[in-house]
Amino acid sequence: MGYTLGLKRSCLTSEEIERRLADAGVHATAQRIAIARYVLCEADHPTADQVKSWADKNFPKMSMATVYNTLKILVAAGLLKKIAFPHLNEAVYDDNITAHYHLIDEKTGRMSDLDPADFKVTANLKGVRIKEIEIFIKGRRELS
Amino acid sequence: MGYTLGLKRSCLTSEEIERRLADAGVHATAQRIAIARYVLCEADHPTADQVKSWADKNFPKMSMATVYNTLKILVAAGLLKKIAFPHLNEAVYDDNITAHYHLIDEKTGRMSDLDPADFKVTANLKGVRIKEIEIFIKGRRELS
DNA sequence: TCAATATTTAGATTAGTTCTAATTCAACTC
DNA sequence: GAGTTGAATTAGAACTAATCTAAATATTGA
Ligand SMILES: [Mn+2]
Ligand SMILES: [Mn+2]
Ligand SMILES: [Zn+2]
Ligand SMILES: [Zn+2]
Repeated sequence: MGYTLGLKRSCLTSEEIERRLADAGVHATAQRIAIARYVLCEADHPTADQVKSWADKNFPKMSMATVYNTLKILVAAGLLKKIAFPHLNEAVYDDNITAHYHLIDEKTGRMSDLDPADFKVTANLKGVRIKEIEIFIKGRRELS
Repeated sequence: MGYTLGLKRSCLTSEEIERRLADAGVHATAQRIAIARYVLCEADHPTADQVKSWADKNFPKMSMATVYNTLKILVAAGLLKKIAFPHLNEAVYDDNITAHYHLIDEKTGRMSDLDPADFKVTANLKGVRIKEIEIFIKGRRELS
């Protein structure tokens, strides 16, 4: 320990992160606090690779296994959602755990959130028990 | 040549497949005709693996490279769509090239088509140029 | 303190896919 | 029909994302 995390903006302190982990029944280790803080506060739909790159700069000697293990634990704990989207070949992790949709920028491949309040979706499906609806929009965000 | 393809049902003859390939500007080889016939007529959202398995039973000595090459060619020619849906770890190939949505069976992981006529989707997105809307429903098909 | 348990780690492994370079095949030319 | 040329096919290597393994390390708590 004794290192400092170079967060660009802060939404939660390490203590708050610790509490959220504890509330979710996850033992808060230094690695988990660091990753949780990055994915919950700083990052936007990061890949495991991006989490690892961040860790390489901001945390001493964290292994890829720990990155994957921790992301899996955070997903299982309900603090994070794993999104595997077509046309992207790696999964991304989403701190927005409320129901929402996604825009994939055709140029950059980057994913951003779409507010479900901006959608009206009705499905008339007999014989199908719906558990979840995922909507991915491919397109571009227009520069305003 | 001289082998016979063991198709379970037939929607197109080899000659018709040949014509469709030619119309799409794709040189019709024996391998391509066989694969095209399988994915366009017999299969339902098959993976590359499933195409290969079918070929192993019905075509002499076809390589995995040819399976992938041919699927890519068919996709580029607009005869087939590649769907790389996360939560599944292999891409599937879809002969239904019209706009439609998909149901992923939670138990089996199998993908099936949903008729867009059964949906009403309106999106009120300012600053977003929509190119394509993909909808994936996770759930189950109820046994009727 | 010391054992028991949990976590992290490096590296191996797996699975899907793509790439490479050699061989085979098919289509023209002569 | 041979011979040439370019395209298609092939086996196997390479690549990438993700998971697994087993050893090392850290933490807990008796
Ligand atoms: Mn990456
Ligand atoms: Mn498979
Ligand atoms: Zn999101
Ligand atoms: Zn389909």
